[in-house]
Amino acid sequence: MTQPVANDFIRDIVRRDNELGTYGGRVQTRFPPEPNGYLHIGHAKAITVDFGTAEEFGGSCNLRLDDTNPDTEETEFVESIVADIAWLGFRPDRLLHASDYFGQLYDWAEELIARDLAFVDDQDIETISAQRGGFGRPGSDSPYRTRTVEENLDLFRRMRAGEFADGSRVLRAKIDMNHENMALRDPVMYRIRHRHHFRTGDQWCIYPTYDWAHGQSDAIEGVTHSICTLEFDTHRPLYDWYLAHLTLPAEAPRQIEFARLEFTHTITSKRRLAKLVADGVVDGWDDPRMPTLRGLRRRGYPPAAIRAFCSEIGTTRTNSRQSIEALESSVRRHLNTTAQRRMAVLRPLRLVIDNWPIDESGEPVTQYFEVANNPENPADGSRSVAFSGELFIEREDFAEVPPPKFFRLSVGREVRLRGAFLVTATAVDKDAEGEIVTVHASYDPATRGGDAPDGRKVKSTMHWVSARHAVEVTVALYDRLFTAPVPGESTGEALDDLNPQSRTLLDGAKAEAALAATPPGQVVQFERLGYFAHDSDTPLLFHRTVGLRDEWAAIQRRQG
RNA sequence: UGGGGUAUGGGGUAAUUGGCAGCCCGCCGGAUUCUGGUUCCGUCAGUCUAGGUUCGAGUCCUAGUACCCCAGCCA
Repeated sequence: MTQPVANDFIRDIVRRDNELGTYGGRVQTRFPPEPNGYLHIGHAKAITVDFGTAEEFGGSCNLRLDDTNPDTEETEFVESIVADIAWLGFRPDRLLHASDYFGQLYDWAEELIARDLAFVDDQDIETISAQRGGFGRPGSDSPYRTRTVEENLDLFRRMRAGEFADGSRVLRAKIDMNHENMALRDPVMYRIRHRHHFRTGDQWCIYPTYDWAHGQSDAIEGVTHSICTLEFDTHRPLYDWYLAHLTLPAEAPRQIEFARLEFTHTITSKRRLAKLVADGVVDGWDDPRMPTLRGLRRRGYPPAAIRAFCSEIGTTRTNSRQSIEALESSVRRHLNTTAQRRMAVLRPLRLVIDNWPIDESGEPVTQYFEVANNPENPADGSRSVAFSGELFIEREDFAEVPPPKFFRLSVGREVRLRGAFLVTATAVDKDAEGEIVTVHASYDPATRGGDAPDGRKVKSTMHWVSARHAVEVTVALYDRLFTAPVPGESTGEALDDLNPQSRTLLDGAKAEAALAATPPGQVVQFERLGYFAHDSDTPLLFHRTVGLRDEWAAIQRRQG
């Protein structure tokens, strides 16, 4: 499918840099997640932009784990991040860590101290915070701001040596406590944390802050375009300030900010996602209801659909929230061309074909029909499906009193059983409560394969399974994505209804085998039911969000 | 409250030097269809507000308005 070229102001910036020869035509980007959680759909956008920009200009993109805070980071997250990026379809040029640069960062800090551009502050966190002032209110200088270079150097070395307790001192840049940009009011560069780091172990007890580490890490890696999200916009002057006051190995990188990707009904806050996991609301970070990349994988979202979506929406500096339906639309589009089709009945209703032939032992005859696996792609071949005189159809595919615009089965009406015969309902059996338990029908033997020789048309083609050959499967029924809609609010607290397990009858052992052979995470579309992702834990996953929901909505609208 | 950022149909996003406001999602209508799916055709609907410059303004000028970000030793 052809996609229009979405807006990309980043592309324009890079192109201009190349024309001006700013970086000698070199394009180096990086994707810098903190390894403190799993990647989610919001990260997919950043990944697409970081890797995509490099790719477009023949450059490369590093994966850099931003591991400057030992309190929150773990190896487990590094591994998941690496795997998820690979799943999305990108391969990093190099796998790097900010912690690789702790030594260089330390040396640079001493350089800044030596130039009297940084000082050790002995005050506690509350005092420093109070001195910072506020919006429109100036800050005030720390009393330790005027220490001599020698004293600062000595103190900083002793901070590193582990002589001081956590929180007792910090290293701060000496910039301007009256600066209108709060980020420049003597920002903290190092804090003391006697903590084990998952990579550097106990080698360090002082850790650089994000601001002190990020631009310099970019510079060390030779990054040319450091693409990040909008909230770092006010940090850019600080990013530039640090780089301007250090002896760099190469040209200083340029920070570019763009709007992060958010969706309606979708939680992307790590804190809240972690709470869902911790509270047992979901089974884990890879629960199919989670907006994590792993969750989406288990739902059967094709990575290509996610990538396509991210480039379709373009990159801008406008904060916006995408409707989740737009993502689903992209997923549906990709799935339609790739997903194999099967027949399944969710809520079975017995259909008896009264004029179906009986064999010599008195049993109904079994016939087999070849049904295309995917009409959109003949290369997917066909499968043989058993048909007999007793079938299950979908309960909602029969109406005793058909409402207007109801095209499916009712007494006296003829429909097509997909791939098999045209049948006409003749009567119904009811139980004591008046519930329909069986629909009687007659078939037209001349319509074998589903087409009438006389050319007559039917309004509907329905799916079915042979009662004798059906395989019962348990399906996990999940409603809509992730959260309940909360108008006017970015994310809802509650998850939507988690439906009880439901029985589904598949069209025979062959279908089940085909499903079993389908790799987990891949998707099979069930006739008129929506999409199921094959998942190794839950037997099947029902994608009501993809396909069926729209169908139900349409039916309800027409009937109502 | 000071600073920074952003405003184009219902949701997103385009528009060389000022020159027919285009595209995607959605909605609605129609055609095709062995999935009420897909595909195809069509309809609806937009430049935050108020002035100004100009033959001509989404674009330039002036004054407003709304929303987002920043006061972690998080990133």
